[in-house]
Amino acid sequence: MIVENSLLRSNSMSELRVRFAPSPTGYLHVGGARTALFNWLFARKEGGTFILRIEDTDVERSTKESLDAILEGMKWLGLEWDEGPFYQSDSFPLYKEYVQKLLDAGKAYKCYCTAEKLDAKRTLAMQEGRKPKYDGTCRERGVLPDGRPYVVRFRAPQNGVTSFDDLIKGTITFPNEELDDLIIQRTDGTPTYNFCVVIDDATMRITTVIRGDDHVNNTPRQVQLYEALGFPVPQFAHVPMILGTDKARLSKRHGATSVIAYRDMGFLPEALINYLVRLGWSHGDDEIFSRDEMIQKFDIHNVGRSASVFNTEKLLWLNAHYIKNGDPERLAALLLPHLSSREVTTLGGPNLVAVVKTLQERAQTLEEMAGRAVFYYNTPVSYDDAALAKFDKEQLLAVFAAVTAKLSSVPANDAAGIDALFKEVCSENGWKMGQVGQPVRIALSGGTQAPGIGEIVVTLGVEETVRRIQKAQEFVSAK
RNA sequence: GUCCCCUUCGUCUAGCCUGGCCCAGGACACCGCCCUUUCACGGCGGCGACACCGGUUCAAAUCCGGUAGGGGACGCCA
Repeated sequence: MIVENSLLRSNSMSELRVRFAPSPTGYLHVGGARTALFNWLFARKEGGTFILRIEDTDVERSTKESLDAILEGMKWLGLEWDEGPFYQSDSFPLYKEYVQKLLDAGKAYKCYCTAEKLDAKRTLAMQEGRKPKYDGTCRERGVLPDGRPYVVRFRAPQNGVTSFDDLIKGTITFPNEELDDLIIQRTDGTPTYNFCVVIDDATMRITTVIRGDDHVNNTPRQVQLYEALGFPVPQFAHVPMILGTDKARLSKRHGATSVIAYRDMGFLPEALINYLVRLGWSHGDDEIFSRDEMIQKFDIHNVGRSASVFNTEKLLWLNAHYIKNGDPERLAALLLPHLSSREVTTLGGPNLVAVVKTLQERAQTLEEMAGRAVFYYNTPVSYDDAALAKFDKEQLLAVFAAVTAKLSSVPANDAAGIDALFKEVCSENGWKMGQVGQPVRIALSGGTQAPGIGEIVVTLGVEETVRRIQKAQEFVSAK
C-alpha cells in the first residue's frame, strides 16, 4: 500500500527539489528575489518542490526584522514555498555530528591558529602578491592539550582539480592548489556557512542548487565536502549578478533595492516579477509574461551568462502595462494606502473604482495614480494661472455659463454623452473644443493634466461639476 | 596580486551549441510624424551594437587563440 502511494506520488511530482536560502541580515532585495523566482519557476515548471531555508548561522547579524521583511517580500511577490521555512539555527546538533564524523575519519582537523595571526598572514600574502590562503600550520600538527581554543578545518585535497557542470555557465574547473583548508567550525563551536549549506542541501535532498553568481568560488569547496561526506553532489546553476547603472554590483547607493520599497513606490508585484524574469532570462522576443506563461516557458538553459543592469525605465513601462490592463477593483484597493498617505479620504467623494478607470492609462505607478486622483476628492483651492492666462476673462465667463446651463438642462449619464453636450455647446456658440474643454478642465481639476472632460464629469457627477465650475466662475470674475 | 566568470544598440535581449536565411531581429529609453479638448494611450517612422587583434573557412556575431575591459571570490559573513 505504501509502495503504491509513493509510486503514485512520483508520477505526479518529480523528485526535483530546489531551495531559496537567504540569510536574515537585511531585507529581500531584487537580486535575491530574482534568485527566488528562478528557483520557484524551475520547481513549478518541473513539478518539483520549492523549499525556503533561512541561513541564520551568523547569530550576531541575523535579526527577526530581516526575517519578517524577507517573508513579507516573498509573499507579496507570490513566491509561495512548499516546505519550510527551515532554520539552520535549529540544526546545530546535526552539523556538530557531521563535523565529528569528519574529524573521526581524519578528513578534518583542529586548528589552533589565532584569528589575529591568520589576519596578519593574509595581509602579508596579499601585499606580496600571493594567494592569501591558509598555510596549513596545523594540518599535520595533531591535537594539542585540552583547553586551548580551536577551530575545525576541512582537510582539502591539495593536488588535482575540482570541477562541476554548471547548468548556466557550463563546466567550471578549479585547481585544488587554489583551495585551502576551510574552517567548518568556529572557536565557539558553531558551524560555518560552507559547511552548513552542504549538510542542509544534502539532508534536504536538494537536487539543483540555483543561486547567485557570487557563489561559484564556494562551489568547488562544497563539492569536496559532499564527496568527503559521501553525499551525492547536486546540480548547480549560478545566475549572474544584477548591477547598477555604473555596472557595479547593485546596492543601496543605486537607489531602491528592496522589494518592499518597490511595493511602496506603487509597483505591482506582477510587474516586478515580469521585469525580474526578463533580467537574464528570455524566451525569444517575448516581453510580457503572465505567471502561467512564465512557468510554461521557463527553461534554466535560457538564462544568460552575463550580468545585467537594473533599468527602472523598463520596470516602469511594465508597471504601466499592468496598471493599464489590471482589474480596476483590485487597483482601487491597492491604491488606498497611497491615497491615505496623502491624507486623501474617498469618503463622500466619487466611486474609487470609477476614478481608477479614468486613470489607468495615465499612470505608471500607483503613487502617480494617487497623485492624479487627488482632485477628485479635494476641490481645487487654486488654479493653474499660466493655463488660465491663455483665455480672456469674458471668454471664460461665457464658457462657464454656457456649460453650466447645458449640464443642468440636458441629462447625460456617460462620458460619451457628456462629450456630446460639450460639442453642442461649441457649435451653438461657434467655439472650438479647445476653448471650452480646457477652461472647464482647469475649473474641475485645477490644472491641465487630467482625464477627458466627459470622464471627469461623469465620475465627479453633474452636481459637483456645476459646483466647481461656479467656484471657478467666482474666482475669475473676482480677478 | 591570484583564481573563477563575463563581453551583441545607452539598457534588457534574440541569434552563437548545429558557421551562410544577419551589411544583426525585438523591447525600454530617446527623436520625429499621426491621432487628439489637456495629460496620457495608441499607430507609424528614425537613431543605435556583434570589445579588439589574429587564425580556421569559399563564408564567422557564430569555431579556435591572444589582448583589453568589466564583474566575482580570496573571512572563525552568508
